[in-house]
Amino acid sequence: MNTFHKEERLCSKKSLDLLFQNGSSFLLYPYRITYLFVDEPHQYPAQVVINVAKKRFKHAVARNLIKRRTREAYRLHKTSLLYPFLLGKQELLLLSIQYIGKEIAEYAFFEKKLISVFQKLALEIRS
RNA sequence: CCAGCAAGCCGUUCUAUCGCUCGUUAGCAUUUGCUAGUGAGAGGAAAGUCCGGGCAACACAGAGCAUCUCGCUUCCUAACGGGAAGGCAUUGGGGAUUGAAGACCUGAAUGACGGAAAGUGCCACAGAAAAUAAACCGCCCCUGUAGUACACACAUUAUGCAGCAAUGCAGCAGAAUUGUGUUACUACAGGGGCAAGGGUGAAAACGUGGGGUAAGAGCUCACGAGCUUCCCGAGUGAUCGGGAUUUUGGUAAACCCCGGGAGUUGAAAGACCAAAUAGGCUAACAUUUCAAGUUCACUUGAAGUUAAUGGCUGCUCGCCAAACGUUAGUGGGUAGGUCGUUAGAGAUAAAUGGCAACAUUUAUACUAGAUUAAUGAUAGAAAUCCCAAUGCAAAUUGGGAUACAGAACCCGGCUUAUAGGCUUGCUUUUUUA
RNA sequence: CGGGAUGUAGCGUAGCCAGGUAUCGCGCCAGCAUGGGGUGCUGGAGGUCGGAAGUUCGAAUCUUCUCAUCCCGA
Repeated sequence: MNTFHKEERLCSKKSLDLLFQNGSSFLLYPYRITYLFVDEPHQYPAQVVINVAKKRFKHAVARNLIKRRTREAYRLHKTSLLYPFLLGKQELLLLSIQYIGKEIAEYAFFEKKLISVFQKLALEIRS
C-alpha cells in the first residue's frame, strides 16, 4: 500500500512547534532528522514533514525537485522499513526530514540514504 | 554559401507500472470516509516585483504648504512610465554630384526629446580670461624723465678728421666741439583707448574676406552659420518652407520654473461559521483645583472651561470630540474551517474599418486551483542537435546533450534568464557568372 | 506575498546628500633601535569603489537595469 495521503503529512502548526522545541534529532548526511512521540489519536503510525531551506537553494524548481524525490523514496519504503518498528507503540511519531546537502543528487542516492535513515531511526527507537 | 545584427514564432513527444491534487459517476457506509470507474492538472517568461488597473477595507466640510512621479506631437487603451504612426536630433552606411568633400536623395539604428533671454549654483587642472566679460602679454594715443641720431634750426668760433709720415678730405655759403630747441626712435614712469593676435582647455564670447581706424571692434558690407520674436504659406499637431528682426557658452539623470497626475493600506485586504477569556463598543454612575462641614469618602459652595490628549491617515491653519475608573449589556482577536478563488477590460478563428497599435461583429470551446503547499519516480521507444569511426555520397554504428525555469487574488505591460530550431529583413566577406 | 537597508585595500570603516584629489585604524613589507624577539620610531606597497549601460568634458558619488548579502511584517 504505497500511498501518501494528507493524514500522513504533518501540517498542524502546534505539532510543528512542539516537534522542533522538544524533539530529538540526529544527523545523517544529507539529512537532519528530528522526531517526537506524542499521545494523539491517529490513523497512520507516523506524520512526516519534508524541509528544504531557501537559503541553500535559491530557485523554487530545485527545492521542489529535492522534496519530490525525497517524498517518493519515503513513500516506497515506509511500509517495509519504518512501520514494523512502530507496531508496538500507541503514540504517534512526528518526523521531520530536513535536507542540508549542497547539491541536487540523483534519485538512487536519495533512496540509499533514506533507507539508512530508517535503519538508524529504528535503532534510536529501540534504545 | 557562411557569419553577424534586428524583429517575430516554437520551445520535445509517446507507452507501461507505482503514486499526488481537484472534479464527477456508481456501490458500501452515512459528521466524514472507503472501494471501483472516469475527466482535468504550470510558463513564455509562471521569475524580478519595475509600472498601471480591477477588487476590498478604512478615510474623505474647507484652505494653504510640502512630498513623490511623468514630460516632442497625434492616436490606441480600463489605465500606464506600455504600444502605434509621425516630427526633430545624433551616429555610422549606400547612391548621385565632384579634383575631393559638403549641401542633396535613400533606407537603418539610437534618443528620460518641456524650459538655460524667470532666478540661483557649479564648470577641477591648465589658461590672460570659464561668463554683468576682464585687461596679464600685446597694439595704439597723450604727458614727463633719460638716452641715441650721417636728421633739422639757432648760438659759438677756426680749425677738425684719417694716416707712422708725406699727404689727402671737410670747413667763414659757419665744420668739429659745446649748449638750447624741434622731429624721429628707444627705455622707464603715469594717464587713456582697443579686444585683432596669444602654444591652454571638454568648452573661448559667430566664421572667412573687403572697407574702416591712432590702433581696433558685426563698427560696416558681401557670403556663410545660428537664436528669439513677429508676419505669410503647408500640416489636426510636433514641425517644415519663405521674409523681417537679430548675434544670447555648457549643465535641469544640480536646485528650480511650467504643465499633467497621485487619499492610505494590500488577499496576512476583507466577509462568514461554533465554544470560553481579555481588549473594543454602548448605556448608567463618577470626574480637575480651592474652601468649609462631617459619619472619612461623601456633601455643599466657589473657581476654571485653560493646559494636556485624540480625530480629520504627510504637515499647518481651522473644525470636532471629551479623560481615568466601576457596573451591566453587546460583541467575538488569535488557532481551525468556509467564502473571497478563478468565465475573464479573457482565449482561438473569420469578416469589416484603420498605414498601424487597435476597435466592432459573428462563431467556437471551458481550459490548474494547492494552502508545510499537488505534475513525481522507474523502465523502454521516438524526435532534434553535437562528436567519433566507416563511406565519393546517401547512410550506418557507437557515445553524449535537450535550456531558462514552477502558478499562490486576477488582468495589461516592462525588464531580466533561456539548449536548440523556424520565418522575414538588413549588413559584411568570399567564390562563381 | 509585501516592505526596507548595505556592497569601497586581507579585515573593519570615512567620503556619496552638494560630481574633479579615495581617508583612517588593524594587518603586510623595508629600515632604525635591541645580543635577539616584542614594544616603539620612520618610510613604503596594496583598491578598475559588487557588475553592466546611460547623463556629463569628467561618475565611488547622479539615473536605469542587474547580482549578492542582511533585516522587518504571520
